[in-house]
Amino acid sequence: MPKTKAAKKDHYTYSDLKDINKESEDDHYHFYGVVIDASFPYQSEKRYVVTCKVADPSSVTKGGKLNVVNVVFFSKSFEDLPIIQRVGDIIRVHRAKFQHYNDSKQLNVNMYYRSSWCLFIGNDNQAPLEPKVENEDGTSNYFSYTPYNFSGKSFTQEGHEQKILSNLKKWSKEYFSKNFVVQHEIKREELDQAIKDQKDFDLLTKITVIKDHDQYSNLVTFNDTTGQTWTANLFKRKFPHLKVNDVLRIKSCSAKENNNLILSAHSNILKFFSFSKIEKHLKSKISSNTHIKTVVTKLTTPSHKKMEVTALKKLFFNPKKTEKLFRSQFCVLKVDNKSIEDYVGAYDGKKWHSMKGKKKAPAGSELKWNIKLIVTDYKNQDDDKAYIVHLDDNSFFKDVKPENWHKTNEHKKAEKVFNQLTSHRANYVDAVLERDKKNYYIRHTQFK
DNA sequence: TTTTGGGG
Repeated sequence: MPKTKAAKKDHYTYSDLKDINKESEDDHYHFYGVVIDASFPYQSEKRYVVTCKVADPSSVTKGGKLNVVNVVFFSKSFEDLPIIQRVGDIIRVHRAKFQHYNDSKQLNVNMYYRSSWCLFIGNDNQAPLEPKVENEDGTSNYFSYTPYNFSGKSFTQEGHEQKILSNLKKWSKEYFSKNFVVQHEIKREELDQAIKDQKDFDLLTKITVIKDHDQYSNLVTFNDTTGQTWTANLFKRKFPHLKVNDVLRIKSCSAKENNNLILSAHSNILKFFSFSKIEKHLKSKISSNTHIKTVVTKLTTPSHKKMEVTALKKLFFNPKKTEKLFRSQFCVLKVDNKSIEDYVGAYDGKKWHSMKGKKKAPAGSELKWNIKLIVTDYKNQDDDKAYIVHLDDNSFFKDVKPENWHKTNEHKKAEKVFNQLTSHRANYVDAVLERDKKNYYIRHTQFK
């Protein structure tokens, strides 16, 4: 039997979330809730904090909308806070304090005062993620009514709670199987904007690769619902439950330009139960392929198609000195030229002349692309360095020509192809590069 | 025994 302590003094009456609505001095609300979302415990200036969202049957409005309730745990130590990494698990809280915050309901759980919490699995017979206690009698239903984690040294439990738990599990199983529950529409443009603004965002992902990075971390590759691939270096101790083909919610991350995810202390990775609509949706919607980007170029000479692809790192730091041509695959982060006016220059064999405001090249010179591409390696995503690759080959683009550069409609056409070329989250370039001193120039390659 | 910090 679990080490339960009979509650002699306190008798707990658990409130429906809907009925928790009085602000008072006392921390007097007790409740059970299904976890909809949760942060990882993180440290703020004076406290350790966990934010999470919960719901119960009373959270469903007549119109069918789910009014989730925000729960915020405060404590003086990390250990007093719940680590929640599965949507659909169940949390019980004693002595929460109600207040309004930004027009929404908030329940504060002050661990350094009198509050306490217990975590239960949200689906019977499924293993808890990080149980604090052993399954002492080895029975398959051990964790059905025994919390797998709880604050403090012990927990109290009364007979009537079994019914609350089984009712809540029954409801959530049904609700999660019919509704997405978590935000399931993630817009690509919003992600791009968030990255530009260096703001946090959430992802819905599938793991395609887990590579052991070092003693402490894994390098994990994800595909997401917007058709992009991401990588992240994740601490093994913080995220011990990741497996290839898992579908997950990544809560609150940021990213570098090469789709390398940066997770903060509060960031979390959450699993779902297999009965959830969202789990089934993500399993089928997200590709399991390790490379899902589209190639936007082709090599024009058959022999080059047989060349092996060289990593950019090797090209720039340790190239084969005996060779001049290399095949490379990279994503274009951006064009380094200041403005579209600078894309074309006049080359007289020695020097470049600016074509700004001019129509004709000076005598003895030739109009050529004079473009610097900032690129990252396509295949070797753990190389997050950016490199410069030169584009001066006039045959690279089929439809855009340097000799028409003074025409405005040519700029419009160019904007279109450069948009594709620099869509590094979805597209990549397969090219032959020619080394000239320390620079690399695109050759024998055409934009599709 | 507390007034934090909350999408951080």
